[in-house]
Amino acid sequence: MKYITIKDIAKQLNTSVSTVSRAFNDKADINPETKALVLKTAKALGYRPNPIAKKLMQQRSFTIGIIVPEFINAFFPEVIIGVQEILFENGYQVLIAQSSECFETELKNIKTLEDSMVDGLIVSLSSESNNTDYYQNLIASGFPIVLFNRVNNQLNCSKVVFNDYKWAFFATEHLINQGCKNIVHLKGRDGVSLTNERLRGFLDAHQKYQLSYNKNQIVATGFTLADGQKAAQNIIDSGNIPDAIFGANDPVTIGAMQVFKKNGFSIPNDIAFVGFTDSQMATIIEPPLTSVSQPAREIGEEAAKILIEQIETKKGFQPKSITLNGQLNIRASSLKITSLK
Amino acid sequence: MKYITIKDIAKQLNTSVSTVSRAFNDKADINPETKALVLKTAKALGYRPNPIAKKLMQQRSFTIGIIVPEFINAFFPEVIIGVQEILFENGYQVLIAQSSECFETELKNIKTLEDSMVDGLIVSLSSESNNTDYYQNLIASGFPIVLFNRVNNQLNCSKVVFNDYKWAFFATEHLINQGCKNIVHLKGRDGVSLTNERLRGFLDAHQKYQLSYNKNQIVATGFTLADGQKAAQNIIDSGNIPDAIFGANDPVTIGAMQVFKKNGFSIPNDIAFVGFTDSQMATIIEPPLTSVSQPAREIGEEAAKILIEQIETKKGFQPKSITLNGQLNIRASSLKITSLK
DNA sequence: ATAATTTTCGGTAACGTTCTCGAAAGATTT
DNA sequence: AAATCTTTCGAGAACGTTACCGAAAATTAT
Repeated sequence: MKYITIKDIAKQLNTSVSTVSRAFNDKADINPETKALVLKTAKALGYRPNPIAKKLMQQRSFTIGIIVPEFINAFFPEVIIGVQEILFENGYQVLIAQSSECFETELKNIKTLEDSMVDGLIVSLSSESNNTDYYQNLIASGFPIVLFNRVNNQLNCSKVVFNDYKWAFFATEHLINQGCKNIVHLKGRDGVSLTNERLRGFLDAHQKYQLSYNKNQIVATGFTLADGQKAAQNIIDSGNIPDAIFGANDPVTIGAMQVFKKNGFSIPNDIAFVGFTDSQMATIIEPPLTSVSQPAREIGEEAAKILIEQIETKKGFQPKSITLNGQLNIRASSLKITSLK
Repeated sequence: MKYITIKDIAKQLNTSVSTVSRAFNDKADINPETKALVLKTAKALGYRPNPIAKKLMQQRSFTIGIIVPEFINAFFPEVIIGVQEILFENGYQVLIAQSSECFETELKNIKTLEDSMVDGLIVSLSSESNNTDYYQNLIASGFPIVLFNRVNNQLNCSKVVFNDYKWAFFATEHLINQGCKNIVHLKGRDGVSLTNERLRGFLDAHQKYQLSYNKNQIVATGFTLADGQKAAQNIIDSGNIPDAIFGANDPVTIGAMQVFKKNGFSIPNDIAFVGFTDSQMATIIEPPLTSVSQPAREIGEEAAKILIEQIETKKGFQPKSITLNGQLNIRASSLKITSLK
């Protein structure tokens, strides 16, 4: 399988490779007529530019890497779709790696992607990423990085995040408005900023309504169904049953719901539930789960746009931070007030 | 940011680039001592081979493309994980594209991937892929392609599929054993082989138990929750209520379940359900859905292995077909017999 | 000791682009 | 008419690697 090269086109037209190259790259110093001629015969010959040669010459891979903790739940795949959409349009390729919530794997992924000479990275930190040294060095060296969703505020790079504080506040406020007075927050792992932000929203909502709370209402868990189940069992065993649970994400919340249901609690009457990062599962569980939905695709798009901007800005790029908003999808799991009918 | 090249190493050691290159490529014609020396100083200098130059020289991109219909549901992401695992180990990169069940997008993806000079493709056909001309040409030209999951048997290339026939048979048999006599099959779109295979299993199970059936028991749908909901509504409207439903996949089956539940039917007593391609959703819906689980990761791994083999076999590669098996996860949605307790 | 082989290596040409430089031709100014 | 500027183009280097060929050195065979 022999490929057509610009050399072949040049030979065919009795011109030089320089001219042919110029025709494809919108250079000013070429006669419009010759340019048209070149493009025409290139098409006739079935020419396809060799991206690898271009990459070698321009010392850029036109490839970026994206690292996510997992992509089994729908959120990260949707972000990736957003990222790819923007980057494809701009002639970039995307390499996807998953850290499986493991910091070592994350680091290995970064090195692999560096070996592939990616022009930049889009990363959502694993829940274990406490050591930021490697990132610090990368960023200090000017390497383009955009963090999203799970960021670390000590890192001086661009960030695209969801307004976790605000929507955790709204979610909690919603439960308070339903008459809940003893709400437990199943918070995610420490070390990622969203955990703190959502907790802060949860606490501030209490403050606003002058609702007291104690430390038993804040339970550290992980991000999986099993984590939620375990946490719920602990709560039930403790005998101190809350009237609502606000989970760090949907899997955790749904896991908790399952355990409470199995133990004979009625939802939402005995105990109400609100999740985070709306999912298809939320609409399927019985009763359907109230949850904060995030604009996953948009998060990906914004991250991609910023990354391209940084890559294509030679010097003096200033990190940008974008905060996006979502909505609270209220469903039966949190609706105690059925008066309006 | 200046990269170290083999030239720098050669200069440092007063040797030639050829020798340095030999050291990295396990060539026979190099003295083990000089090889060790080269590797040592390379490490000391922080040398990283430039993969792009290698690609240009070897006229191979060490990149493969994978095209999936979607990756919101967990199945395809898991396949992709399997694919990546094998390919990374072997020094390949993976570009991921999704067709969104649209044939035109699929074709566009292929062309984009061809422009990226991928060394091969792993594809699960979109449900609209009826025209196989483009694939025929690619395969005829010797381009390495492995189809999986949704294949087309007219194409003479390697295939990795699930034993849809066998497990559809088992799933149906399970329902028959539960005493169901009027089972409706919500089949997927025509044109992809798995639809025919699953239907065949469904029918043969009837045959084995000499259970008659009519054409109303075979309902054409799509692969989404909404498709299942619509199909269920149609069935209810028709007034002819079956005692079981066997769906083409979990979303369709769950969609149907929701509608039947809403209309007051008791599951599994009034009507039993069995899905396909086990999902997290299946364990969350009430009652939990019996479903056939597929070894998604293994499917990806096998597809990747075959693709590498084809890429690295110069001539005379013969297409391979692999059929994998799974298991029937029996849950409450299909358990009418509660005698054993 | 000479010839034949093996081992080890250096020089250089590729791979397909883009980039830099300078030159020829044409157009414009003085 | 000479001088200057603009437009257009070609030659060749460069990007970093591997492939190929031949030569020197070391080893073995005659």
